Amino acid sequence: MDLTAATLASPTLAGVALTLIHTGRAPTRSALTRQLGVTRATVGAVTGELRDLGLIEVDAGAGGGRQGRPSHRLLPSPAGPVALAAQVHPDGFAVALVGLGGTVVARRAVHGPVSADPARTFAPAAEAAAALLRASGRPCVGAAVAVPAAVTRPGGTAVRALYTGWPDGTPVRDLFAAELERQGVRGARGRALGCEAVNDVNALALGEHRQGAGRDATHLLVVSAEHRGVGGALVRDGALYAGSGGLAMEAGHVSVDPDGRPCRCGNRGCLNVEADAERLLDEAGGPVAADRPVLDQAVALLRAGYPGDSRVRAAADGCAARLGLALAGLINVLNPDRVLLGGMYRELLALAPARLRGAVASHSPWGVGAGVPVEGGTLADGGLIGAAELAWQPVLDNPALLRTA
Amino acid sequence: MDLTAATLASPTLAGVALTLIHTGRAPTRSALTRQLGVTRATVGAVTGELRDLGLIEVDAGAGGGRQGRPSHRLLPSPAGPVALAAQVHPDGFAVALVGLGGTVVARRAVHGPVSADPARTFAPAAEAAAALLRASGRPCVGAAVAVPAAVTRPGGTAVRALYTGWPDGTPVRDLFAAELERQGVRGARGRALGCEAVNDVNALALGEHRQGAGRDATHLLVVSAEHRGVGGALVRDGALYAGSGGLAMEAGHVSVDPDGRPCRCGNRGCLNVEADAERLLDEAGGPVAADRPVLDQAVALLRAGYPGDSRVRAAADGCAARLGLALAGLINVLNPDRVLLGGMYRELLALAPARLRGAVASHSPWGVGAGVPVEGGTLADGGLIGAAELAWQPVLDNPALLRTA
DNA sequence: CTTATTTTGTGCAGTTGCTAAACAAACTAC
DNA sequence: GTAGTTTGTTTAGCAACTGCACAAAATAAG
Repeated sequence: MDLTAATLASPTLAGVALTLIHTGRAPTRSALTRQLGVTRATVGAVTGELRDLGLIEVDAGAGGGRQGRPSHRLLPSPAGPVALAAQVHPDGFAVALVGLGGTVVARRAVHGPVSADPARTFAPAAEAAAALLRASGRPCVGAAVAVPAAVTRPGGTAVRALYTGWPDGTPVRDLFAAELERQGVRGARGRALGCEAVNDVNALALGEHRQGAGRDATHLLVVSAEHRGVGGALVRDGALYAGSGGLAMEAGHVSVDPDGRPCRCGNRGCLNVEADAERLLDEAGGPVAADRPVLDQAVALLRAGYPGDSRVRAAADGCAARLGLALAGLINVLNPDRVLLGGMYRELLALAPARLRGAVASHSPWGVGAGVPVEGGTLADGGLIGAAELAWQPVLDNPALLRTA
Repeated sequence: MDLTAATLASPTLAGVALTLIHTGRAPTRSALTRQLGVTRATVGAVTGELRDLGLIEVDAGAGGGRQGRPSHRLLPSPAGPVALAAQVHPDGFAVALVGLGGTVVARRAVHGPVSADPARTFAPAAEAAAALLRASGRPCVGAAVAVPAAVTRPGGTAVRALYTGWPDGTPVRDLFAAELERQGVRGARGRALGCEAVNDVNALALGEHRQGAGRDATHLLVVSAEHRGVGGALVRDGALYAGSGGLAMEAGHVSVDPDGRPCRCGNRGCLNVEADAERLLDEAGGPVAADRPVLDQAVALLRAGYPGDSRVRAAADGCAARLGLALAGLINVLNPDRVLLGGMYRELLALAPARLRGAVASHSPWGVGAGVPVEGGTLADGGLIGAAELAWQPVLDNPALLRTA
């Protein structure tokens, strides 16, 4: 008796198949057969089930092989279910519906300050999301909200939310779920809707890994300077590295200067204060407008003044040097095979690639950092798509959840 | 059709059961039933198979429940197979046979310098191991060698072997396997023997996680000052975190001082040069004997002079402060739920616990480091036991490998 | 155009890894 | 001694595959 651990919480075969289709790695049935290592008969059963669940369409017409009978194409169903994704940041929020394959079906962004009262923060986002969902007429597999704070796992509470002012322990997941419930949003077949909360850079990393520039990476490191503050994330073997309590990868508090500026975390020289958008604006002497997002102003300043304006150049180069030091340390500890930068750092890399990559290499032991590709993220809505990935996850693990059961 | 991913390379149920028995988490059949979440009938089949494979004995006599029929005890078979573990370091080597449950069946340590010629390095260790195995008369599930170098995965080659002088790319796994082959060591039922190579601190971490003080941790961080140099490791969900190429967790090259001493890696202020045994001896002014392991001398100096001798105290306190800074950074990035220290650091923690823990807390963002237990390892032969865990791993994943097949 | 060759999809029998339920066994509590 | 509790085992049955045979749909060769 050679028992397998089917009873343990491992993804079903249908789930693995759906994930391959979802991430574009199995466009046809024959590709799926090769990737899964099962027989064609089994793949036939699996794809049939996924079709019956309304997730995919099996297009018997077109194929693409060189010889032999062409294989059926596997396409996301145009009327199939969507995930509900939201991203809240200090300067507004965005919501989107994301279908299988990471396609953004509908999207809405709203600018304006977010209520510091946690109870009111998520009401507008949930309202907008519910409106999109009603308009689309498609079923919903789940919801997730990305927030600019560390999010505990399990629990889904926000801690260290410096930029939104939420007190530690704010149950962001439950608050968002409650607002969706109030809006009457239900899951497929009228069931209760699963809901997740996630740190915004973690969401971005998951999105880039599944649908963006991190596809081929087994260990993807992402560091991003978001609206305010800096975050990091690691995707390993297709899933987020969360640490024991969900509080891992606080790249914003990697220290790059023991005698540096004080950070609100109690430390000195954190990346958050040494290489964020505010610091760049401060050093470059750019005018800080109160009514425009700090991130947008920093990006605009870089684009306009680099490398022509000497103050901008000095500020950006210093920023790149400090970011490179932090990246070198993270690469040494985590040994990723790809590094993606987001937010302001993506801009910094685009403008001064040699300087940033040089800083990584020069601060790496044995220069190992030079061997790791450092690139910019490619998704326009990485945070939303990543949040959607999290919402899709239960179905990607076990598509049979969508059955009547 | 609700397909499971049985064909994918996941541990079999028998493997999960064996691992639970092996790590002492399932001493009886009823405990196994609860932990696995399967029926008693299935557990009966599984334990029967493991007994037939000669791995365990099912003791129907004794039990321990409060009420009802007592459950059968599950014990490692006294004549069951063993793993062959070896550890090579700059001052000698050690070999051991380790049975199920992490019991060291036989052990031999030899002091004396290791040959710098990779081709000759492993011959004495393989010879000693083969002798132990012949004397025991037990079958062998596999072999593993722990080395003081980073080990690539896959490939099993050593890189950055500063302390043994092996050139980068030395195929330590294949060299050790070849020496074992030359000694006529075979696997169970005369099959070829599986062989692994692993970094010494990684081995220590795996050992402490499975059989030592890291049992209850989901995310175990280990940092150790070994014979020379400093290493780190992370065990997550029961397996080593290796990074994309096996080169992760180089804790020895975490920088604790951008303007510190130069390290041979090309960086400055690495833990390797700022808080290793040599640095401690140097600062404390202890006499350095050429014929005694540096690690032993440092430990002896600490035990004799702390806190009485002011030079020793100053050196140790400085070392603790720098180690604390490095640990705080690692804790921030990795969010472990337990930290274990090995080698000289274990001694440092035993002598100055408050100082070291205080340094961790004070350098942690929001003082999160204070919430993570920092303790010393408890295994006498952690590296050997951890290497043995790696050698056991294929059988722990799928015990049916031991069948005739 | 016909005929091989290659590749793919499907139906069916068979194997395997479980579960569920019924029963027997071995202990404690009263 | 009897009742209650927990455990091991037997049996039937189902679900998730595999392996094989055969048909279908394309390209390549004659």
